[in-house]
Formats: sequence, structure tokens, C-alpha cells
Amino acid sequence: MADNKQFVKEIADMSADFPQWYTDVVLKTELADYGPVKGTMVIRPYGYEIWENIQHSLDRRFKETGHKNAYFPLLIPYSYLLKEAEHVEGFAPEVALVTHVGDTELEEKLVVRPTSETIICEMYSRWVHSYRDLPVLINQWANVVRWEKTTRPFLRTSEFLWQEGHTLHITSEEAKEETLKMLEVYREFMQNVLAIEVLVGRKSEKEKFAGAQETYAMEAMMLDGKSLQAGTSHFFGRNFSDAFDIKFLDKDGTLKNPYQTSWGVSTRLIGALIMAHGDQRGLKLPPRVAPVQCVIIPIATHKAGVLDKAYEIAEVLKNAGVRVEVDAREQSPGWKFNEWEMKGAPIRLEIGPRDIENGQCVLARRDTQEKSTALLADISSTVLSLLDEIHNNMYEQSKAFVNNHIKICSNMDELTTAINEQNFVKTMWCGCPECEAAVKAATSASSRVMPFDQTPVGDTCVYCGKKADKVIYFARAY
RNA sequence: CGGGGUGUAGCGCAGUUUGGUAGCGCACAUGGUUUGGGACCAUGGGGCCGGAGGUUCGAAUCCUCUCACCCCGACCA
Repeated sequence: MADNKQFVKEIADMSADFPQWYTDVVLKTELADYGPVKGTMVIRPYGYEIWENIQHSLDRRFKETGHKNAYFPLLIPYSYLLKEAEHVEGFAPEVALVTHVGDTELEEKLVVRPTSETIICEMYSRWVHSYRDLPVLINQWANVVRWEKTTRPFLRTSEFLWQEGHTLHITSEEAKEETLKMLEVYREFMQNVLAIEVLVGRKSEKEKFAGAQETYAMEAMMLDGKSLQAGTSHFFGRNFSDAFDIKFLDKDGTLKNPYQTSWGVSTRLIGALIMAHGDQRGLKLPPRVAPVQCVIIPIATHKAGVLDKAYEIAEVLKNAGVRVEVDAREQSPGWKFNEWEMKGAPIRLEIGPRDIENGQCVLARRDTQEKSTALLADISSTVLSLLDEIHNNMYEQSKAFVNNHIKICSNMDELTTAINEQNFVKTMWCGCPECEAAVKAATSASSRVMPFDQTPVGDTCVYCGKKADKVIYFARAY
């Protein structure tokens, strides 16, 4: 027991020092490590496999909604960035520039993409001529570079991996529909794959993407009550198609600019699932992205038949589609139990001589720490349904946590208290940027989203007290 | 970019006040005993103490300057 306490001490106390807990978990579970250049991160195999699972899962959804993947270049002429005014202003301070090749200075500087709107628009302008070419529904999986001043593994790194969808449409309505459709794809993915409850809605003018007409986002609540913007979907109107001269000849014989959207999620989602699901023992991975869904710990491996049985069970589970690993290392079973709990494997299967005699094994679930015995005869169906049960339980917990930490407030006193007590605040806002900024100045909580359900929770602005008709969430954010 | 903190073995730390041969725990290697919640014994390998300069007979320790990283703010996915 004393040893166990010492183990727990290896990870910072979650409630006392959440940021340090986060960093400890990332490093000790080998999700990632720091790169040699400030702000860069190495995604290690255990972390990368989570990303691959996220990718596969999302990619399938993108294709089901009619999108195709493509790949655009990393380097973009600097002049492209200048074409859309708000976009430049938003990104210029943090773009990395390539100015030299060897000793020779380039005629035109090149931008290492911070996002790909500009180059994609340039290419679209060459490809689109007729209404028959629309809609264009393209996604790319890529890395982008944003030279942020402060960084943290997965949450904010100088380079990160993401996907960015870029679509063109004939009508504004169709583009808006696409914007909301992809937001819903993300929301459904968060619920059914990452088991995270999110708040979705529209961003305020201040919080919207540089160059967008409307930005929609999903916000996930971390265990410290702070919000993490987990994905965005933008309606651009014709801002970019105008700036980049994308034109098509419509049925009526007139030249028009198409309407455009973009939407993206990044490796930040890995940060989200760490901070939405973890506990004092470390990671708690949602089963549908866990690299190892079921870890098999053989007990007393020196006894004849134990290891063979472990591999036999692994084979059965693998054939049933379970991501399974036999941990045959020469550590003690207890050591492995703790390590795999820290690494967040949803199910641990213990198999020893006693079990083999009885044709059973022990299953321990990570989410509740409960242990049960299961018959080997139908182990795959037991494990599969337990994985689903764990997923459902984790999602329900996430949902309950969010609901318990949303406070409806009608004035600044209530809001300040609620924010300081690590809650999201649901309140009314008059819509003016001054009130929004004032709330942030007073509490460091920023506006997150205006939910689609605008059922009023009051009728006066939380800051100025004047008549207000917008329901909005405020929270401290990552 | 402001405020705070930390750099000594792979990890966690002691040693710095008061200068005098670089230590402890874990991990690692070998052999043996163990194995159902972080096993034990024995032996062993591993460091020019973040870097540069200075003071000194002598610097992990004192002085100056730097660099890196972490945290909290401001800015952003």
C-alpha cells in the first residue's frame, strides 16, 4: 500500500496541480515528448496510434458525407497570404517564413502554411469554371505551423497535425448547410468515439476565425472546468472566392463567386481526451480510440501453459476485432496493472493457473476499477460488450460532468463566482463586443459559443444589464 | 511579451547557506530466488553537476552573462 502511494506520487496531484498532472501524464504514458526546437513535439507511437484511430474514424465520416481527400503543398507564396485582409492580420504574426535556399535569398518569401485556405483557393480558381464543377468537397490531412509564443504538448504546439476540409458551393444556403453538417459530424464523433460531451454553437465576432463570416465550434469541458475548443466549422461567404477570383458561369449565364466553407480538428483532440477523461491514476482512454483496448496480463508466466493460453485468448479477441496486447514482460503482475492503468487501457484481462483450471479469467475495467470473472468460452462477446459499456459509461460521465458544471448566471457577481468555482457560465448577452471584452477583462473568461437552442435564461445582459436576446456560454479556455 | 519556478546519471532528488576526490532511491546489466495489486538478495555499469566567462591553490557550491524547460497571465486550434 505504501508503494502504491509512491506510484501515485509519480504523477502530480490532479486536483492540486492540473497543468502539471497533464504534462506528467503525456510524458509518462509515452504519448509524446518534447522536440529539440521550442514548441515542437514528438508524437510517440502510443500517442500516434490514438491519432491514427481518430483519423480513420473521421475519414470514414468525411467520405460518407461525400468528401474526397487531396494534398496541397506545405509552402505557399507570401503574396497569397496578403490577398484576404482579415486573414493576413490573423495569421501574419505567427507564420514561419522560408527566405533562403542555401545561401541564396529567394525572390519571394514562402510561408510555411499556418492553414491552407490561400493555396487551396488559388487552385480552386483554376479548377472551377462552371456550375457543373460545384460543389467542390475536398479534405486534406496535413501538418501546419503556427509559431505560438507559449506551447503545450497537444494543446498548442508550433507544428501540429490536423485535417482541413475546404468546400465550394453554388448557394449561400448550401454552404451554410455544409458548415453545420460538418459541425454535426464532429459532435457525433466526439460523443460516439471520444465519449466527450461538447457544447456546440456559433462564435461571437471576436472569437471567429480570421476571414470567416460565421464560425461554429464545439467546446469541450476539461476536468478543471476550463474549455477547450475542439473543432471549428466556418462559413466564409464569398470572402475568399472574391479575394482569389474563384468564378463560375451559372445556369443563367452570369459569372458568380461560389460560397465557401472550411472545417478542421487537430491533434489537440488528444489533449481533449486526456483532460476530459483522466483521473489520479493517469489516462482513461475511450475504447474506440485506445491503441490497446484489452491488455492481457498473464499471471505466473513460468507455470506451464499460462503464456500459451494468454496468446490463445489474444488470437481469439484479435479475430473478433479487439485491439489486444499480451504483456509478457518480466515485471510483476502488480507492476503491470498499475502501468496499464496509467496508460489508460480500457480493459485488463488477467489469466493465471487458477483461471485456466476453471476455464475463466478476470476482467478489470479502467473506468470504474471493477473486477469480474468471465468465462473463456465466450470471451470475445464479453469483451466487446464490455468495451461498449465502458464507452457508454464514459460518455454519460462526461455529460453529467458538463451538466453539473454549467451555471446559469444573470449578473457579474454570479458569473465571477461560477467561473472561479471552475464552471461554464450560461447567460444572456446584449451582443456588443464591449460587454464581451469587459467580462473577459474582469474574469479571464471568454465567450465560447452561442448555442443553437436560444431559449432565453433571462432578458438582460450579464454585463451592462440592458435588454439582451443572446444566450451565450462563457468559460476560461485553453 | 510580463510574473514565478527549475536545471546535478534515463527518471525523481540530496549536496550549494559555510568552496576541499559527486551521492541516494528508482530504472538499467548479470546470476539466483520469485510471480493473483508496483517482489527480493548479491554483484556491476553509468556524471567533466544546462552552457560560457570570471574569482580561487582548488568551484556543483561564490560572481557575471547566457540558454533551455515548466507554471501563471496576455495572444491563438
